[in-house]
Amino acid sequence: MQTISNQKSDLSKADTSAPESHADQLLQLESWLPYRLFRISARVADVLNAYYGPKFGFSRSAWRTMAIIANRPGASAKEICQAGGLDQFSVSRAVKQLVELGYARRQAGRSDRRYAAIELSESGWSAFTEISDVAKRLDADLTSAVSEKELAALDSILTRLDNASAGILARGWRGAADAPVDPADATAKRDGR
Amino acid sequence: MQTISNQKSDLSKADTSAPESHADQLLQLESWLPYRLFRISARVADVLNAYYGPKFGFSRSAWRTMAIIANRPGASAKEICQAGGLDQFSVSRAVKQLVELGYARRQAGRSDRRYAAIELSESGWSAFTEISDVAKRLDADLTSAVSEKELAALDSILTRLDNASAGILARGWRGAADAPVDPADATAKRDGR
DNA sequence: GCTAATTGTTTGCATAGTGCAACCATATGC
DNA sequence: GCATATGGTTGCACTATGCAAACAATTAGC
Repeated sequence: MQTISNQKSDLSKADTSAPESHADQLLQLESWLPYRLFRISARVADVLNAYYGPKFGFSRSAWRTMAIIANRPGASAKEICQAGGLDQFSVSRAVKQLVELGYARRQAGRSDRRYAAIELSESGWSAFTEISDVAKRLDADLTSAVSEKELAALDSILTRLDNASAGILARGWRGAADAPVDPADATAKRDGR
Repeated sequence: MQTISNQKSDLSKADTSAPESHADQLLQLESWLPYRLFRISARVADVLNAYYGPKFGFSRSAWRTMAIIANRPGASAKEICQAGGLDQFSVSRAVKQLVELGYARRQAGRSDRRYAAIELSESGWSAFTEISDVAKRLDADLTSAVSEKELAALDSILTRLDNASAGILARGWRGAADAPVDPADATAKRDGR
């Protein structure tokens, strides 16, 4: 392929070669777990999006929203937010899109009319069924090279990773910058050189 | 939490209840493997982004690009594209951003001056080192509830999933809409066996 | 009842990211 | 030289996102 002979032959300035500071080893994106997970999911999501996008005319957020209300008919926007990890605005816009396209209906809640109960229309259900059918096939395709037993193990691991990631998100980067891995560098972050 | 069994409690309109068409069971977003992977990676990526974004002033694409050229000093834009699954435009803009911020340098290749060999500057290395340090801690944090042995299994599984996802991407949704899952699909999904 | 605070949701706007066509620059083949 | 291919960039339209502010319905205080 690309024979790119551009090694750093002519651009070796002797100091652009390595961090040197305190790296045991360079972080490699390709082997960084979150990135690996990202790649797999992004590819599949792209493919699924290429299916429902042109065919039904809605966005990723709308699809996520649709999938959520399919499992929780009559959910309010707020519930959708929490269930799908989406923010209020995305959900509001996604619902708007779905309603405009005729895939969903909004009904003011009976007891509290601030809540909008959202549900799929018939064409919404039919779209959802179609899309989720493709989604299932993609899933089957994805996992075809993995045994049942491994899938069970994966399930268990992912559950824990999911929990851990929730914790990470809650703590923010400070949570990771302080505590683990290396206790030695609280204040003296001044790697002045 | 309610186990959503598609009970359309009080807003029943009698026909908004279920797809019925050919669903063995509703697709549940939360248990759909790609979505589970997405959630974990998105959370971690968000946290990391919240670190480097404000602190160094560059975008996600720029971080990805930086991580790639850190491991491939002097790579051309094209190589970065392939290595990072980014498109030409993102990379071009990301490099521009990194160069403008002083984290990277561009040098025309000597044999073929169409190629731009990209490398990190000293401040680029220092930024990268800092960020990857946080990334590593996030990773450690993420996997803290998973044993070494399980991690090895995960690694193996993810490798296969990654390959499968590449195949899925290459084939597109048509590849999934036709073939797999169940030879006796759609119309007659035999319940017994 | 009337007003103020609260909660759920929407909208306008500014900004950031993405996709695409057209473009510039360099290299190669005739 | 001229045509063509390749690497890379840029302008532009479009989409997505974040945030303030608005709106609407409800509840609390008086």
